[in-house]
Amino acid sequence: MGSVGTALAEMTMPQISPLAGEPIERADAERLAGVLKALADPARLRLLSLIQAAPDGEACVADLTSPLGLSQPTVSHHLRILTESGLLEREKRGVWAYYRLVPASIATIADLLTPPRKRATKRAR
Amino acid sequence: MGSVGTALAEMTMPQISPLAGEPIERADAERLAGVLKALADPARLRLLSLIQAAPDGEACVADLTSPLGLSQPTVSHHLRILTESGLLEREKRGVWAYYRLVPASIATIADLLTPPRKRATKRAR
DNA sequence: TGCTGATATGCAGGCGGGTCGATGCTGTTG
DNA sequence: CAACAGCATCGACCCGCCTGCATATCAGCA
Repeated sequence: MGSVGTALAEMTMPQISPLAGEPIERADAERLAGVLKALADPARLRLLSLIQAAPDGEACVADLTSPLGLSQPTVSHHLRILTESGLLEREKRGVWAYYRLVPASIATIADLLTPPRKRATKRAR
Repeated sequence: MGSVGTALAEMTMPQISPLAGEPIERADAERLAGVLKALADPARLRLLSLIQAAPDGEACVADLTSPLGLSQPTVSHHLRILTESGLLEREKRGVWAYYRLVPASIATIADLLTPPRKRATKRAR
C-alpha cells in the first residue's frame, strides 16, 4: 500500500467559510477548492443527479454510462473522484459497485457557501 | 467587438438543483459547473474572502495582490472570472476598480447544493 | 476449472486554465 | 502638457484534467 491513491477522504471536508469573518488561509482555500473542483464538472454533476434520482438512491456504473454518453472507464474515473472527495460512498455487492450520495458532505459545502445572512456561522467562540 | 469575451454574466446563474427531483440535463449541468469552476480555485476563494472581510466590503486590485502573493495581471484575471460568473460586481471610481460580493449569487449556489433535508424543494408534484 | 461479465487501472492525446512579463489605456498630478 | 500610477489586455509557457482505448482484476457460473 505504498501507493498514493487509497483512502484519502479524510481531510477533504473543510470547516472554514470564505464568506464569514476574516480571510481564509491558503491551506483552507485549497481544501475547499479541491471539493469544489470535484463538483465543478458537468459529467460529475449529472452523476450526482442521476444517483440521487435513482430508485433506491443508489446506482452502479452500468446504469450511468448510457445516460451520460460517456465510456465506462470515464464514468468510473468520475465516480472515483467524487468518492475520494467524500461526496459519494461506494458499496460493492457481488460484481456490481453501488454508489450513493453522502448528503452531509454536500450540506457542509452548501453551508460554507451560505453568506452570514440566515446561518449563524457558530461564531460562539 | 465581434469578439467573444464581453458581457456574458447573464445565463450564468442556474436554477435547477442536481440534488432534488429528476436528473438535470446537460445544459443545466454545464451552467452550474461553470459557476462552480469559478469558485473552485484557491486564489479566487481567497479573493472572495479578502473582499468580504475588507473594511467596506469592497477592495481594489492593489489591495489584493500582496495578500495573495500573485502578480497584478493574475489578480485581475481572477477578478474578471468571478465578475463574469456573477459572483462579484465591479465599480470603477477614478483610477481604482472596486470589487464587492454579490451575496444573492452565492446564496443561489448554496441553495442549489442544499439537499432536500431542510429546504422544501417544492416536491408538490 | 475455465469462461463471461462488471468494474477498475494504465497509458496517451488533446484541450483548457493558471501564471507571469510586457504592453496599452485611462485618469490623476505636477 | 508631461509624467506617473492603477488596471486591463496580449502573448506565451506549463501543468493538470477529461476522454477513450486497451488491459487487468474479481465475482459468478457452467
